[in-house]
Amino acid sequence: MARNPISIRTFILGLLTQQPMSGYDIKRFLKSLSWLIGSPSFGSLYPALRALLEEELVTVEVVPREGKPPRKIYSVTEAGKQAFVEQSGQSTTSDVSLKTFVMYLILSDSLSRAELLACLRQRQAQVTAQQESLQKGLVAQEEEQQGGQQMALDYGLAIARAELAWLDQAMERLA
Amino acid sequence: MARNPISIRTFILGLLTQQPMSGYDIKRFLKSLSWLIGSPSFGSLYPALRALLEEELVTVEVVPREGKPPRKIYSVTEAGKQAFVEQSGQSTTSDVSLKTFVMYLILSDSLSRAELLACLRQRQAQVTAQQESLQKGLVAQEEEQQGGQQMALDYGLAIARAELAWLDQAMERLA
DNA sequence: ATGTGCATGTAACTGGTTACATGATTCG
DNA sequence: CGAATCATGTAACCAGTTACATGCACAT
Repeated sequence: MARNPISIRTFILGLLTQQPMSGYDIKRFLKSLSWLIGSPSFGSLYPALRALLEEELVTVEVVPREGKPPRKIYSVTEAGKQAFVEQSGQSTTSDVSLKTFVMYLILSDSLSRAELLACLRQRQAQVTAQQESLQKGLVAQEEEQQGGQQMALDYGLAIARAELAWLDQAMERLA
Repeated sequence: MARNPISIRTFILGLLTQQPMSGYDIKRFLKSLSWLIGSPSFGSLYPALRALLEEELVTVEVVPREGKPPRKIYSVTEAGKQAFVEQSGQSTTSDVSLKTFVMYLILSDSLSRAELLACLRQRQAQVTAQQESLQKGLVAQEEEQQGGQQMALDYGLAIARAELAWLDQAMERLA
């Protein structure tokens, strides 16, 4: 089980577990998902990498390139792998935002199958529950014909439906 | 135009523009959307309300209830309404996360129709663009048969499709 | 020439979280 | 009888943003 807000440190650690990358690589990858979860700034990215390095959870390979600042490719150490398992394995919160959920999905390769499944099931439960209350909210507002937040609720429902459909499929594939 | 990350202060101001509420009310409402955007803590909610009060952008009506701590219902002042328009009207970023987008949707009643439309169009452009790069990403990974982040990309595509469909509909209704 | 992308980093700040404190009421 | 919900608030802390600094390569 594993669904707490993920700190950028743990997130990076997980990403590097999947494949060695430079800070810039990480940024580029995350930017391609920014419309979903936003992407962290260099001001948090680089210091996080440095911290991981100091704790010896990752190593760098400095690839010099004539003139230009050298590329620094980070890889996870054994200790790093362990640390990630520990950090991602401690679950407390049952209420998770879409952003956090997506972050876990991105790290899914570094998660055990059981953990991933638990994560999906939990999300399913949460979205199902709130979909219902959303539906009630919409009906209530129609009666008041006050239109307030109608758009947001409607959007929420559309996304909820899509997510539940995807979850069903994903869990089937996994089983 | 209006799509920057919204601070909790501005967000609350916008919510109160739609209808007077107490701090707890705000929290409850936001909690019902927490699976989408997460909900702020009391530790940020109450101080924000207090700040708005001090700047006279809102007023309180204290409703005492025997014994219990009194309910405090906040309403926006004229100055508050103006301030909200100003703050939500300054656009700089073109790259917005789903969370920010939903926050604008929640405030859609307090936005001008033109602003709302611009917001939807911008989101459409952004999601369309990144959907394409997502598709490329998926194909590329299948070739490598490395499965890395496959889940996240697949999820992203599903959500993107749903969102675009919703956006089409929403814009039609608006026109 | 001017700007955008590549590539790395630091320092100052601040927005928001965590944890605490308080207390009545209702539900199981 | 304990737990959860209602309802408000404060203080300490820190994770992350903003803004800055540097510099080459490539396209318009």
